Amino acid sequence: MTDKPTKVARPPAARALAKGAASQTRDEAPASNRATRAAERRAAIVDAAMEEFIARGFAATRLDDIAKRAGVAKGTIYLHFNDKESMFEELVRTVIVPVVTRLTTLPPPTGSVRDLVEAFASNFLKEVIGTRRGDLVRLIVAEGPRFPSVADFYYREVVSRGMAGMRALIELGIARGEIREKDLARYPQILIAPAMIAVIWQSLFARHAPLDAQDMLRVHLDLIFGERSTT
Amino acid sequence: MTDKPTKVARPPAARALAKGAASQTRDEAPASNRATRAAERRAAIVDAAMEEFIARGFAATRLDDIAKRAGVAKGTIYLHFNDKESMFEELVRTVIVPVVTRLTTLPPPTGSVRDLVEAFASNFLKEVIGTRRGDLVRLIVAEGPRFPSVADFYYREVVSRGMAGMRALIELGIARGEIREKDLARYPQILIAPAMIAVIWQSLFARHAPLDAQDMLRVHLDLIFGERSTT
DNA sequence: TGATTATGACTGACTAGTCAGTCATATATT
DNA sequence: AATATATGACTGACTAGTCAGTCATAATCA
Repeated sequence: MTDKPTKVARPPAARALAKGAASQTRDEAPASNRATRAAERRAAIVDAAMEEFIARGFAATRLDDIAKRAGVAKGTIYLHFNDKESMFEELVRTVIVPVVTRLTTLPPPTGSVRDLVEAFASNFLKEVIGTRRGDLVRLIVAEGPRFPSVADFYYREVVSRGMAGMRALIELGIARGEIREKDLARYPQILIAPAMIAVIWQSLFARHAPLDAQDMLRVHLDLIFGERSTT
Repeated sequence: MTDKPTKVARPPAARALAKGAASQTRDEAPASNRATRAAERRAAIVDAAMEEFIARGFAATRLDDIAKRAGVAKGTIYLHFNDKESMFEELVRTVIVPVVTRLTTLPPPTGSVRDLVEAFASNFLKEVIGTRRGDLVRLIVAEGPRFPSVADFYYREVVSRGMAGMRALIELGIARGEIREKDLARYPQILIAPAMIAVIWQSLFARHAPLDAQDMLRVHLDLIFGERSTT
């Protein structure tokens, strides 16, 4: 009755293609062809999963859809991840870490504190606000309570570091007389709040009322540092 | 085989209680006992649904759980709501509207603008931050993209109103010389941002680092209005 | 070098379970 | 009794996770 062993007719198209295209990229690793392709697939799965999770949230995302988007069979996902939950968790780590690294690398120890903060804001604007990464932040806010491990990770790797960095900058600004409000060092959140609001705004309300995040952040800095110091 | 018609032993406790307590509130309606009880049930369902949605998000929430928590059979839910989605949407409306009404009713047209804003902040602190209502805000942020109608409603009823109110206050503050930063009127978001951050913080990071929201808001107001005006 | 065997990445049909929504039946109200 | 409400067992659609089998590639052999 259930004799439908439809094993036949496997389309070997992708296979053949890959073989031809990706043989022996000996640029960076002794990586056998296999390992390379496996890494590529993992990356494809991570990308696809991020899109789907951002669009639908954790619970409503179907692994079938992730697989389809990644151009992979569902079973393949389970070669890289234990289950849906750990996939989500690893995904967040995978995507967040490089961003943090890039943002916390403050390159110019030159100029005024305001310039430093402005450079950071500009970076944040470009790297996060209005990008897929911004959506990821919203996703963490959304799913955090149901994924304590994700919230923990995010607090440890992003929030606490960002807060420490901001606090240091604020204290420097106070020491140099650029910032008047001494208590600000106790609440670096205030410095970051408008940037976070901008992230959320772009996800939720951009349709209703576009927000010029750059200009808003400038006004906010004026508030903290006093009116423009004319470079 | 499936003869477990366990119709027996229905616990009529809640039933009896409600019947006894709320009979004939002819204050507002020709409400028969029935209408009253129906309203109570609806309210119970809304409460239960809010708890569940906040705890699990829309997709992961089971109607069976809502029914159980509300002390009602699943079918009863469908006497009040068309389906899960419209229940969620109506729920948000039902819960949000009274809060907005309460918050936008600025009672004291006396004193300085700072006093006005402070009164508002204090209200917000008590009514929203760290409460179930705050969680609801986080839920809207979380589910908004998947429920455009909810996001629209929230923008129309809460965000745009709040922004307009804040803008008016800011302009008044500028006119009276209490606020220096003129451009602030273009971005009332800046005024509200720390309060929103506090809401999210309490949901996500309170465990890691408790936040004294009240004090933070005070510092923020100092930033905008200048140091304390000593009442 | 060319042939043979071993490996393990990959597949997708399948299982077991879940849950939104329905409706025949039971209960309460008038 | 007739009507309005409420119930919860049931159904069918849907999906996370599994696993026996396939096949390109790698390793070994002749």
